[in-house]
Amino acid sequence: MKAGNLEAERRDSLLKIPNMPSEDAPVGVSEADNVVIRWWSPQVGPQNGSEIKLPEFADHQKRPHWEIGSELGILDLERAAKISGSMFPMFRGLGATLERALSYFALDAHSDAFEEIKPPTFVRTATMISTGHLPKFEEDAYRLERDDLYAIPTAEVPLTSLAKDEILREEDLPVRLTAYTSCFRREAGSAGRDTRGLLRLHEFDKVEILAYTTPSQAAAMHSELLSRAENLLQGLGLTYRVLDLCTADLGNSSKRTFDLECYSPGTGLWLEVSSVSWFGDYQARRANIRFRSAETGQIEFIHTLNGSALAWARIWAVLVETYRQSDGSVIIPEVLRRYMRDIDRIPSKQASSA
RNA sequence: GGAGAGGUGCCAGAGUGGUCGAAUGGGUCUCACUGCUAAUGAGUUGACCUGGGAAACCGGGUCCGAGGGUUCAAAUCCCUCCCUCUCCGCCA
Repeated sequence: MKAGNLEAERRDSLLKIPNMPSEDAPVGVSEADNVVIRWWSPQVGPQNGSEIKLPEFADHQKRPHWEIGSELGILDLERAAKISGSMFPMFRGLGATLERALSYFALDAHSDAFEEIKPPTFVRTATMISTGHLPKFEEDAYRLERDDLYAIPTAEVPLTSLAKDEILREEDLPVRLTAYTSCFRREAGSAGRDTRGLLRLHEFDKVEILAYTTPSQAAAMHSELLSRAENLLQGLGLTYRVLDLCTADLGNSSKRTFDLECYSPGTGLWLEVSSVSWFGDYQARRANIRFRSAETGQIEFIHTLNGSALAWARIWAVLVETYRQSDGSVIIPEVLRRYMRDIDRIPSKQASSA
């Protein structure tokens, strides 16, 4: 074997080594060992601990979103499948407006401290490597072979590489970035399991919040990102819980991750709608992002953190179930109405045609 | 990605080579009956293309997920693809 091949192989192997979990992350052997650290519902507000008392949901809320969607003409999965295949969604009418409103709502909510970015959707191999999405998860990414570009699985990918190979000034940290993008995931091997409706998709929209920090700023930033995501859920009035991911369930690149899961009354499932992670310097090393210490003049790697705030397809699903009325119409949460021409509800078919 | 089950009219659901554009039930519409509603009884009811007709209507063709094939003959058999459902695995 040639030395060059060996070198490439060695590099490939090294790139596949995952990050070291934080000492604070709970130790576990499967996702069952994730720890519910708190939860929230509009009825009782914030609650610590893992003993969740679900709110009472009425029968008219216990209808799965895919049925509500076709009933109201706001979700057309059948035609989406015709156009692009299964697991690609298509929103219509007020359903599309609602989906858009969610992004506007989130971007505005973060505009106090985050720079809004509209990054490219297709990225180079090196960009995918920086965040840890390659080489290990090659199978899960959509790739344009002819141009050697990948469709981004999350805005984390372009946003992390925004400062690739740069040396930042400590006084400019933390840097806060937010972006609204479509996300593309092949979901290789996921056919047939929990894939109904909008539960798992090849394409969905998401607003991401991301930060570059010094190592000492990281912990506070992790809390900030988490509480921003939580604030959105509270504003939308959705019941959710916060999971501290155990070492077995932690992503490849992450040192510590909190997942936010919304309760879907129509399916009885908790749906992951946000993942807020601290990567330490794992991604910064791969992307070569450093900062010069103001005090010592030393150059160090930054830390990266990010979180979804939030992933819309699943939020959309939980919203239409949660806010469905007995007459079949769906109330629009107060905070979204200004982004929806002040429309306060999606009318039931009977009402609109009467 | 693996294994299995399916895709038939507005809906549900039979049909596994000719008698099937297609049983049956529900719904629809019409009529009858009935203070109203409901219930009941009788009847009615697929889509698209096309010829004739002012129209009511009368005729021809195509369509049982899509596309090919076998056959004198296909909803029924074979092949490819798509979609749906269940279970397992996967989920950065």
